Amino acid sequence: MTGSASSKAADRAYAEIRGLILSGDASPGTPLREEALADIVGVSRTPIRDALRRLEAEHYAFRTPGGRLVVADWDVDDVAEMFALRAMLEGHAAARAARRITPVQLEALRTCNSALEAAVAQNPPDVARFLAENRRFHDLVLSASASARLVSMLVSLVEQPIVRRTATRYDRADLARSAHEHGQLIQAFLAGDEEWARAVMTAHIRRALHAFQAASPSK
Amino acid sequence: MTGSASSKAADRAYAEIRGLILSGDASPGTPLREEALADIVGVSRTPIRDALRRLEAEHYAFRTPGGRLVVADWDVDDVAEMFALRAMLEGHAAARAARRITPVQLEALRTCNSALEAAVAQNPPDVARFLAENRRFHDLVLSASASARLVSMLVSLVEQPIVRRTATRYDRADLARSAHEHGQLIQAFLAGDEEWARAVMTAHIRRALHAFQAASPSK
DNA sequence: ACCGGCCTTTTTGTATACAAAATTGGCGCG
DNA sequence: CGCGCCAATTTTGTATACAAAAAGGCCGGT
Repeated sequence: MTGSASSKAADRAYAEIRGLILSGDASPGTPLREEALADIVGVSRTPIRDALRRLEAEHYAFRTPGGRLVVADWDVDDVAEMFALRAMLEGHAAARAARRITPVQLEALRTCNSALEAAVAQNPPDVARFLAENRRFHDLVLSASASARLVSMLVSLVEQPIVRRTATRYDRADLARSAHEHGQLIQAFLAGDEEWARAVMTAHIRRALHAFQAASPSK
Repeated sequence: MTGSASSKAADRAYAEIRGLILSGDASPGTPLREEALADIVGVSRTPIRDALRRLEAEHYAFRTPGGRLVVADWDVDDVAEMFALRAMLEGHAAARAARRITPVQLEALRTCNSALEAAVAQNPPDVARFLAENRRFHDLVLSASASARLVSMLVSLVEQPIVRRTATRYDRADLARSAHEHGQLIQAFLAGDEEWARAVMTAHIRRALHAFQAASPSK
């Protein structure tokens, strides 16, 4: 649902390079040289260039004045801005979804959140499962919003290294709160109330921001 | 200020193909074949592919299931969604700018709006000049917001064929209203009032939406 | 020792050749 | 006459070779 898949090699390159960045193997400041990456991925420079352009557009890397690409870094302000944008855009997506969601999509949302609740209920909570279902929940809302522009804008905001790194620190209370908020969103959808849906989603994401900031080693 | 300029040929290709779409020479549904465009622009397929990927990311074109690119069309709902997103994002940009704008940037904004007012005052109003200064004004606000993400998100929203086609229909009253609203925004910046700035910008753009819809041949 | 300019090396940009995939047209069969 | 399938053609994807540009280092001058 994320990338607009063009070809095989370029997609593999994209996924692999993005993985290097998200995992931290390519840390901020690391230059992304085309030939080196071509060797790593096992394809020619052509699909590598494709992948790098996408990553650049999504702000995983930036270009030096001379045209070299380096892995971007994200300071606390960047992360805060990212969350603010996500809150606005996903809030908007939720508002649209409240008017457009189909019974089938609503049911899928329910099923997804049940799975998420199950992951939280385990002892210890299954964080990996939680993250997967959470991601899926948000993707479902996004697709119910039926706006290709929103989807592509949010692609570059949903998964960033710092977020991922701190995701596992959430305690059970945080995870349970998320599940509860998802439930509220489903209620808002059921009522077809755009502004309720927007408010729930905005609050949901802004809470995540502050949970992140609290878990952060400060600035 | 818009594109993150990589090279010469690819940029020319991007500008030229984008021009074809904006001017309507390549109307919605027209397939964008790489070799044909390479002949037109006078470069090889490589920079053409680069340009096409950018245009695809900015939703000027979309990809058929088989991987062919065709010029996108924009129905009234798409345009409304575009304006809604612009209103949100530029509202956010204005809010950020209210906190960050420097005296120098503020002065540039004043100068720009004076030029815009002069264009409106002419008889008949200099619409081309108005559009240029208007664009510059919004770009200045955007750069004062100091958010690379916002800039890149708005690139794909600021200029679309339908908007351009109807832009010249605005009458003097509309143009004067814009100038006035810009003045209000400058006041909000002077006061450093984020929410005032956000509200003015949001209203400014949503008014443009309804001016567009009124001038539109309906659906 | 430091600065500036030049030359070498490295890296990206572009062109072209080739491979894979998809579309189109036609042919045969029901 | 329509439907499905196969092949010919078109179009995109990938690899490689070459050109241009930038970075880094070297040397001489001051």
